[in-house]
Amino acid sequence: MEDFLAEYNPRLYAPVAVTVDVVALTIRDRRLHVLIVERGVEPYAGAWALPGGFIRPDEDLPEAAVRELAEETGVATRPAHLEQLASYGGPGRDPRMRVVSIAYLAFAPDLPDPQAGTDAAAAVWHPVDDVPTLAFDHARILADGVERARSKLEYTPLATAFAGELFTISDLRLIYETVWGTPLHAGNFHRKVLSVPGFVEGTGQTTETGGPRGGPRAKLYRAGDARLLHPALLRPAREDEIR
Amino acid sequence: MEDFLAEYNPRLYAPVAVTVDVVALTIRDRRLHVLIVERGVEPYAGAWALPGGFIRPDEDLPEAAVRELAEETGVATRPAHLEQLASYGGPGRDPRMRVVSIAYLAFAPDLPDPQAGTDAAAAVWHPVDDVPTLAFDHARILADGVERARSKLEYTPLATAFAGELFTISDLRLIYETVWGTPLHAGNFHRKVLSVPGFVEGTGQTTETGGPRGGPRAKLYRAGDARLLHPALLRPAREDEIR
DNA sequence: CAGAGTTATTCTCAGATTGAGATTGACTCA
DNA sequence: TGAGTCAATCTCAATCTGAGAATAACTCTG
Repeated sequence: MEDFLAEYNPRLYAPVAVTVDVVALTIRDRRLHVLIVERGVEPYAGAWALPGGFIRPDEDLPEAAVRELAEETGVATRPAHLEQLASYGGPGRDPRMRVVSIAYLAFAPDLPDPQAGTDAAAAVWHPVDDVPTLAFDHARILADGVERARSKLEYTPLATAFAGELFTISDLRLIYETVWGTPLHAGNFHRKVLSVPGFVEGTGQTTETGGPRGGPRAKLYRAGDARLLHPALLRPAREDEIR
Repeated sequence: MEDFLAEYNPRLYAPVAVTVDVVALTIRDRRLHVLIVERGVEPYAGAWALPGGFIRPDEDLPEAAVRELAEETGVATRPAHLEQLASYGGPGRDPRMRVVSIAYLAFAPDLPDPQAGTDAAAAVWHPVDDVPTLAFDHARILADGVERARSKLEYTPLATAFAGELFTISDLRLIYETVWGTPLHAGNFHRKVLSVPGFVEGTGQTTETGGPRGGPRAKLYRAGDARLLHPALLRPAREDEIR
């Protein structure tokens, strides 16, 4: 509630700044990549960080996320999927003042190399398992984003957001294997994907050629109309994640 | 990122206020209840709302949630479970200024009736399926909280956070049935709960008497050490939630 | 152009999990 | 004392899963 607001004057009260940060993920070269920028201004000038910035007075939160992505990295295409991740607001996470940051998580198909924009000296897709030290608490935010992505693949069809409009079952399997970091049984995966209603939709088309190293042409699918996978496609249990 | 901060002076820039709101859920009388307060101040004075308020300069977000709960409702016991739900920050959600609200979700066992505190004219546990109109966008926040609770019961052992320290399998089943709004097969539920490693832990004790209308004494369990349920305890599929 | 290697797709089969129903026996209340 | 309740366990068929193998359509190399 905003009980105190009637008598609350923000120009006298302790100031709080609100920013939006984006964990944009894609798959390149069989590795999960995150979009990071090199900061051009203090603090942490020269350090790598997630793209993000202040919200504007009249813009909604997801809108701010898309705008920051475009401004700082030149990624102008709306990501295939954008969802709110979490907010980070502990005192002291920014050296100068209280900053509450609302993190968004984006999934995109493999896009062209980004272009550094406002306040960023550089912008690149970088493998998540090898990111340089990130500014602020962005390492934590990235870790939360990756974990969220992993679990989203289990019970939603969002893996398709990493693929182009048309994809093969193997493309999809590669996405799961890359995000989860586990090899999957090709035959069982195939059976499962086709048996979950609304996950993928056949197109009648196939790839033009076989794979680069052989194999038959694969059937092409597009994303289906399901919002949830039922039954879910659970990743192999890892004992240390359960306890 | 906080790129602009070096030159950002919050006393000159568009002011943003940050609040924390809490969706506190419990089970009373076989119905899911949420803790709501009657606002004592403008705006929306006299209307019902979720407990919450401004964050203080030196306090962490979860800390603020616990404090607001205590201040406005007298619920001083730390809820058995507290997690961040989501943030709501669209322009115009508060009539006076830009307010970004970070919502928390709490699960508690059945607690004594709350006591209205600071800025609240009343504080009550109210059935969620029958809440009065709520101030701001709190109806939406509540709906999100209930949905999150439903899905958390599927893959985490958090249903135990609604129970006391010791509980029977039937108590647990009643929690699931209440939160999901679906009757469950008692025998199958029993088998499943005992087969998921780390969900519950036997105590060797039983209830003192049988149920109020008969039946044998039930064995008492306490929460186990699992953080995730594997395999998950999935709720019956609802077609309209999938597509 | 033939043969080796690769891969999409489909089967098989045993083991585990689920859903639905029934049974047993301990307990309550009238 | 008898009827009804309910915890706990079992049965059985249907479904799902994991592992491995078979088939056939392709690629590339020699």
